[in-house]
Amino acid sequence: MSLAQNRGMAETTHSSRADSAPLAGVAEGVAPAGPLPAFAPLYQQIKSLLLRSLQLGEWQPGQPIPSEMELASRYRVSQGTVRKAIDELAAENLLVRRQGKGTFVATHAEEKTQYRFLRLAPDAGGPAQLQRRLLDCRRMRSTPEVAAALQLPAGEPVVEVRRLLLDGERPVVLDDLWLPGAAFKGLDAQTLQQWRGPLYRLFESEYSVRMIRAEEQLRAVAASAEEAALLQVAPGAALLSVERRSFTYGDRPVELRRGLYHTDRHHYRNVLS
Amino acid sequence: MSLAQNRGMAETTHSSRADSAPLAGVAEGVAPAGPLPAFAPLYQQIKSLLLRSLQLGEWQPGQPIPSEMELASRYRVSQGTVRKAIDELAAENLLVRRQGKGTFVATHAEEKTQYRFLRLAPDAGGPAQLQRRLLDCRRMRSTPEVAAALQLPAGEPVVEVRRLLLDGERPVVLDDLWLPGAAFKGLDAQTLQQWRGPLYRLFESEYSVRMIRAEEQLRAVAASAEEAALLQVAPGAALLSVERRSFTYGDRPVELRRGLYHTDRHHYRNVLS
DNA sequence: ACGCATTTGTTCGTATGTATT
DNA sequence: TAATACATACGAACAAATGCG
Repeated sequence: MSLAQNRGMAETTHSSRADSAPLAGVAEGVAPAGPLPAFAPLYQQIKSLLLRSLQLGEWQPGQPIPSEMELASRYRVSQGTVRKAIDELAAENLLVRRQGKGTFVATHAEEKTQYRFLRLAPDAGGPAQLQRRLLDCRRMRSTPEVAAALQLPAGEPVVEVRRLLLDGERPVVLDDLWLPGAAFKGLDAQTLQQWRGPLYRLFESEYSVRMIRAEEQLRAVAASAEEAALLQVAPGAALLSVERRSFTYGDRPVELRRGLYHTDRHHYRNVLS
Repeated sequence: MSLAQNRGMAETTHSSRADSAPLAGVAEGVAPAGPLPAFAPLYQQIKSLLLRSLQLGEWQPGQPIPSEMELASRYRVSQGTVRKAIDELAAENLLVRRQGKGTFVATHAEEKTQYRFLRLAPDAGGPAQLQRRLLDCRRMRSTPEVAAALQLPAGEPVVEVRRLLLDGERPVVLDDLWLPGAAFKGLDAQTLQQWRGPLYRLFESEYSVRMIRAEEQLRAVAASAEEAALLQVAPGAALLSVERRSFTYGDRPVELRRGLYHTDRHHYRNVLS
């Protein structure tokens, strides 16, 4: 990678064309929110800049980002370069392109992307239509396990939530989840009780925490007496345990969730490609 | 989309440039392997042509396809258009780009992509290193369920295989799988016994059946007496059932597999994004 | 060890098509 | 209808990786 492709952009103003006036990594000295990669293709540097604007909340979920042409002139690169950066962010589901309208910050507040992370599907019939029943919501000091998963100091305050998802009368999922207390000030049972819609939409709109990625570990486990009672299965029945860690920008974990799925009439759907 | 962008390519030879000589969907009349989409962006038409060449085995797994420049002149489009078509096929893991070397047909015969479809991971330690133990391999008439899953007429011959995957001494996975008998002529216990390496590599190299995609349904189930004995767990123990349908080009199902995972020291890993 | 040819990767510029407002 | 924004397609040039002589 040549020096000519590593110039300060955005922060520095100069009118040189990309292939005419070499100017070694200026960006490093002026980047306020973490160093930008010093020697990378231009479009990846642009991608990093866009990512930083997203992370800093410069553009809000559901809102349009500046047009490709405007970004191109702002960063003093060609439209095609901006386009390639946006292409990658769109492929990662951080941005959504809409022809004729613009490019928008992805949001959990839309029908199409609403239950993007829920892989549960009924064995027969259409997509899952589940009701929620809140069982518990309390603030507590994190256990070592929860603290480690959320990358918090041990004992740091967390919010613990327990809820059921039901298909009609039938309980299907028992969810336990833990959130960093600091990021979710004011979140309590009443908030959750009144909320209509996906949790991730609540997190996004009320607490400015946007989930963008998650990792799950699946296991088969035997139901404890308590779990069995809540899910209306026999004690010791086989349940699918789904342990999820959700991340926001910069790979910061913002949720630990453990779901117990009753998979007699539903299954967890996955696509390998 | 204008007519000018929908011309016969590959089969028709004419020297017109893309934006100068309109010539409505010629491809339709000469396409031997299914109609090409009549009105689509050029790069998608190119993609369809490449896909057909892959499906017909014109280029073999692991081998390079023609260079971008050569394809561009063959199809009489610009290099950038070929590039975009290849980009999408690479994103779908059908092709692999290697700078300076060329673009290659994806294969299961490489370290990196070898166990791309195996999501099992040990709770502690590095990636899974599993031994295989073949338990059974027989030819039979398909049950209605298997026939339906493989889109075969009921009673059509299939190969049934049962095997164990072990982590050292410990059995971890009990796999049952079914393959269309017609496509896997000559496949028997000895073949499998002697084979070193992933099954999908065997399918690819010996039977010209290349897996490109799979769908899985996961459930928690209780171990039967037989399954428990084979996996060395208590009868009724909770096991993770992974039912997989694998597909080759054109969404044709070519394998049904049902794995039972013992998830006490391993888990099924999934990434949501 | 060096240079050269080939191939993909990056970047620019320009023009036109299509969808939305 | 016109303006705007993304989508497609072209061409050109140079960079980077690879392999060969």
